[in-house]
Amino acid sequence: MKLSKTEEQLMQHLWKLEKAFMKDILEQYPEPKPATTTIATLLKRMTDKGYVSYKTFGKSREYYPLIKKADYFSKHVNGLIKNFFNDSASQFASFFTKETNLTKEELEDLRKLIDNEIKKK
Amino acid sequence: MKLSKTEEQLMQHLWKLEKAFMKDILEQYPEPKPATTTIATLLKRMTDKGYVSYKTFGKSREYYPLIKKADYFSKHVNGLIKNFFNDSASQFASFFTKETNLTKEELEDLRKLIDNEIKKK
DNA sequence: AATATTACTCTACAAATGTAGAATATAAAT
DNA sequence: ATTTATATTCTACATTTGTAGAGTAATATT
Repeated sequence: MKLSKTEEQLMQHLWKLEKAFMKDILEQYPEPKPATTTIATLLKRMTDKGYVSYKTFGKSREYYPLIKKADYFSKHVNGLIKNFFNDSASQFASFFTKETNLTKEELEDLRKLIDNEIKKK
Repeated sequence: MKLSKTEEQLMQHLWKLEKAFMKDILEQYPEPKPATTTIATLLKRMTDKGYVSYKTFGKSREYYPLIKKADYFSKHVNGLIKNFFNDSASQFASFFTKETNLTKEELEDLRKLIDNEIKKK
């Protein structure tokens, strides 16, 4: 089962922190911070969904993500690609290059990167 | 307000058809087709959200999208980028290039494309 | 004209989501 | 030991989503 938007946001924090207690997580949120119980609910749901686990340390828990950001993201984009571009990554790439406002520098970096990838093949 | 997953799917059909009557839309769905009323509900919601409009033709309506696929998609990806890559499109691009399995040919096409974009700047 | 078909609206309802209070447990501070 | 702060669970509730039946209107078919 997929994560909801809010849960995804929480995941971002977990990915960033790698592991975190409730208080660490709360710290990540800007004002107005959500209620502790809100986060707790989310964490519970995410745990149920199998995305998060934790180690119990005395009274409280140290939460950590069970899925790597890259993996999660990968699935995500692939869904996007499937949905919008008949499953063609290259079609997506082309679209992406045209439609996002990359600066000249960024485009050049990207080209270098692609060159490298090509060499690897 | 954003479209839900199912609504997005319906949008895909509308984008493809450009304009369509209920029956045309239903045709697009594979078996088991959803109930007509289901589609009708979705269309209504999408109309309320401002994504779809229609011309009345006697008894029924010819629906059409109010937003271009490219525009919708663009926002979509930008959200993704914002969420996962601290708003850095280039970071996203790099990730994307590495993580999706583009063939050598596709990569080369992509590079050409990027070259073109660079020239435009 | 009578009947069958189709489109649309209204209503409904279960599941998922966003949000958080109340109650409880536990640890930390005094 | 008593008070205080914090974490967790339970419960709750409004909103959104997925799905569709019942009812109604209009059109096409016989």
